[in-house]
Amino acid sequence: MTELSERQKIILSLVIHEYSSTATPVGSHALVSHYKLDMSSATVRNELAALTDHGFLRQPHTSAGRVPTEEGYRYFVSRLTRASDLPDTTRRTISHQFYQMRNDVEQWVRLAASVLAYQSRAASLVTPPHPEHSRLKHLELIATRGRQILVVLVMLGGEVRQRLFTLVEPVNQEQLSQSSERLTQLFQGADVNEMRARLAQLQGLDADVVQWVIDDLLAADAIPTGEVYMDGLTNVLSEPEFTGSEEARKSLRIIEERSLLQDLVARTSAGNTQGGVQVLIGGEGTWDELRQWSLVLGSYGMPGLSTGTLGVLGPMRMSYGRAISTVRFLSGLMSDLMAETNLDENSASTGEMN
Amino acid sequence: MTELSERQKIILSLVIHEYSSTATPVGSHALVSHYKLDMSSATVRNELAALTDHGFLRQPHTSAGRVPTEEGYRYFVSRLTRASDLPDTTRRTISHQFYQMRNDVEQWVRLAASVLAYQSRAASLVTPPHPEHSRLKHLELIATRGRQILVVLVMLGGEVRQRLFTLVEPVNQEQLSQSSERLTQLFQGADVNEMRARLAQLQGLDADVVQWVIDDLLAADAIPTGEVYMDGLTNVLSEPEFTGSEEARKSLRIIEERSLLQDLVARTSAGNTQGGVQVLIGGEGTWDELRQWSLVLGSYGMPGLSTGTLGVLGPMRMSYGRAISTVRFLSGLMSDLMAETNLDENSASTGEMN
DNA sequence: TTTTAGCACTCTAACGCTTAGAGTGCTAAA
DNA sequence: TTTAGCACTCTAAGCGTTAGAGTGCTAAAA
Repeated sequence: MTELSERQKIILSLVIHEYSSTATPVGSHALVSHYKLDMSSATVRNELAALTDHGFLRQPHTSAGRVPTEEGYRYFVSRLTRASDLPDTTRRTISHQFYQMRNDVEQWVRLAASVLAYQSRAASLVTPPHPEHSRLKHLELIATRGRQILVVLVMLGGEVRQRLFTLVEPVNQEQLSQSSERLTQLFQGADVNEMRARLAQLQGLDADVVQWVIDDLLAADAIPTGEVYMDGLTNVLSEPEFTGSEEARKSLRIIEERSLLQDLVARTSAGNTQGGVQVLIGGEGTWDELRQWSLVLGSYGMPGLSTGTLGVLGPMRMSYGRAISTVRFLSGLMSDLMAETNLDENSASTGEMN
Repeated sequence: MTELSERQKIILSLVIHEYSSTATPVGSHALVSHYKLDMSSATVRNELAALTDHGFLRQPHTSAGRVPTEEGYRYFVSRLTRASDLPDTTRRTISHQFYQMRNDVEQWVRLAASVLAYQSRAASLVTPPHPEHSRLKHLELIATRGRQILVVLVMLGGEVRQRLFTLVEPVNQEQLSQSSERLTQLFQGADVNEMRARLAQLQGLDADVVQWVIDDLLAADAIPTGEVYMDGLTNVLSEPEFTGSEEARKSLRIIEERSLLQDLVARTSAGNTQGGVQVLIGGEGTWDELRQWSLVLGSYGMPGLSTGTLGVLGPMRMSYGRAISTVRFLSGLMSDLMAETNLDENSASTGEMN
C-alpha cells in the first residue's frame, strides 16, 4: 500500500468526516470553506485527484465531488482513526446501568444492545454468551406435576438451560433428587463427548434423561447463537442511503436472516482490527448483502468458557471512532461483569436486599 | 349502518379483493373484465358511486378508480368475510411441526411467529404466555458455585423463571434442598400477595430468598409481556405502500417500540371480532402510527392461568380471510398444546426418546 | 517546484411543458 | 333498469431546457 503525504491523510480524513455527516459527494470548495483550510480549492483538487488515483476516493460522475471508497475507509480505519475512549461521565453512567441489573445475563445483553444503538446512532446486535465447549457444572431434576419434570443444566460458563420433559411414568421428588446428585457427580466437568462416553454406566430413567441432555447440548452447540438482540434499527433506516424501498428491504433481510449474522460472527477474524475490535467494511467482498454496510464487532465473556458477540451495524459512512470505542468499552465491561459473577473469590457483589 | 344490496356487497368484495392484490385504485372496466361480470362497466360505475356515497370507497382523485376506505374494510370484515378454515393438509403439516418440538414453549412461540408470517404473507408477532395472576407451583434452590445459587420458579401456568442469586455466605446443597422443600410447601398455590402475607413466618436465608422471589414476580407481573417474537418483516416492507423511506421507517417504529404493541395487546377488546379473533383496521382512530396498517389479533393459552397473544400485522389491504383463519387455527392449536402439557390426566404425550 | 487564479467543460437535478390514457359522470337510448 | 356514447378530468410519463456545482487543465504567481 502506497504511503500518503501528511496533507493527503488530513484531506482523506476530512472527506470521510464530511461525507459521514452530509452523505453527499464532497467537493474541493466545500472542504476549504467548511474546514477553513489554509490552501486554495485548486490545491485541494490536486490532492483529491491523487487520492482518487490511489483508489481511496471515487467520483459518482465526472462533475461531482468525491466519495470515499471501501479502500478509503479501510485505510482510514486502520491508520487514521485513533479510537478515543468514551468520556468518563458516559462510561460511569453506562457502568451504573449495568450494575443496576446485577447478575441477570439476559438483561445485560438487552441493555448492551440498547446502549450500543444509542451511542453509535446505528443498529446494534448482541448475542448472549455462548459456551465455547459446554461443560456441565450442575444438573438438577425437579418434579413439577404428574409425569412432568424440569431439567435444569448449569454450565461452567454460568449459562443455564432448562426444559420440561415428560416421563413415561410418574416419579417423586425423592427419586429425582437422588438422580440429580448421581448424575451431577458422574458428569461434572464433562463436555458432550465425554458425557456420551460415560453414558454406558447408566440405565433406566437416568439413561433417558441423560440421552436427552446430550441431545440438547449437541443442538445448542451446533447452533452458534440462539437469539440475537438488536436495537436501533430505525436509526439506520432513516439514513439517506436507505431511502429507496429496495435498499430498506435488503437491509431488513440482513437482520431477519440470522444465518448471515451467525456466519459473520463465526468469521470475525476477517477484516480490519482496532484494539481487539473487528471492523468489516462493505461486506469485504464476501457478503454481497452488506455492500453498503459496515460492521464493527467485538466479543465479550470468558475466553475458552463462554463468549458472546456484540456489534454495530451501520451505513459504510458511519462514525467508526464512536462505534469502535463504544464496542470496546462494552466488551470490556461485560467481560468484567461476567468474570465477577463467576469467581469464588468475588468479594464485590452480594445478594442482600434493600 | 345502511344496508347494501346484494350486488353492492359483491362489488365491494371484488374491489377489496382486486385492490388487495394490485394495490392500485380499481376502475369499473377492470372489475368487469377481470371478474367477467354479467353487466356493463356503466352499471358497475353506478354501484361504485353508491358505495362511495356510503363511505365504503373513495377516489384518490376525480379520474381515478376506487380504493376501499377503513369503513369499507370494516364492513367487509364484519359481514362479508366468511373466514374459511385452512386446508386440511396445511393444518396437519402445521400441527406436525408443533408436535415435533414437544413441550418447549419458547420454540412453540417462535414457530408460531414463523408459520403466521408465512401463511399470512405479512409480519407476525407472538408473545410468550404470560401468567395472568402468577401462582407458585414449585420452587427449587440449586447450589452452583461458592455463594451463588440458582433459584428456579415453576409457575402454575407451566412458565419457568430462573435467576442467579449471590448469597452473603456459602451454603451447601443439603441446606438448600431443605429450604426448597420448606418454601415450596409454604407457598404452593400462592400468588404474590399471599406470599407477602406468609412471609412473616420466615427468617434468615429463606426470608432473603423469598423477598427476592416476590420482587421478581412483581416485576414480571407489572410488565405485561417481555419478548415479542416477530417474523416476516420483509414481507411487509416489500409492499408498495411502504415504498417511501418515510413509511418504511414509521413501520419499523411500530415494531421497535414495544410499548405500542403492549398497549394494543392489552386493549384487544377494541375493534372488530371474527370468531374470537380481533381485527383492528387502520389504527381505529386511536393509534396514529397504524393508520396504514391492520392488525389481526388472537390469544392462546389457558384463560385465567396463562395466556399469550398472537397476531398478524400487515397493510390495510391485507388478506383478512387468510390472516383470520390462520390466527384462529394457531390460537386453538397452541391452547390445546398448552392444556395437554399441563394436565395430569394427559395420556397423549410421552417423553420417550427414539 | 509548488500553489493558485481563471476558464472551458461536463453532468445532474430540477423545472416546466406536453401528451397519452385511464377513468369518471352524465345523458339519452334500449 | 341497464347500457352505449361522449365530454371531461387528472395523473404519470416523457422530453427539452437550464442553473449550478464541480471538475481538470493551463498559465501565471510565489
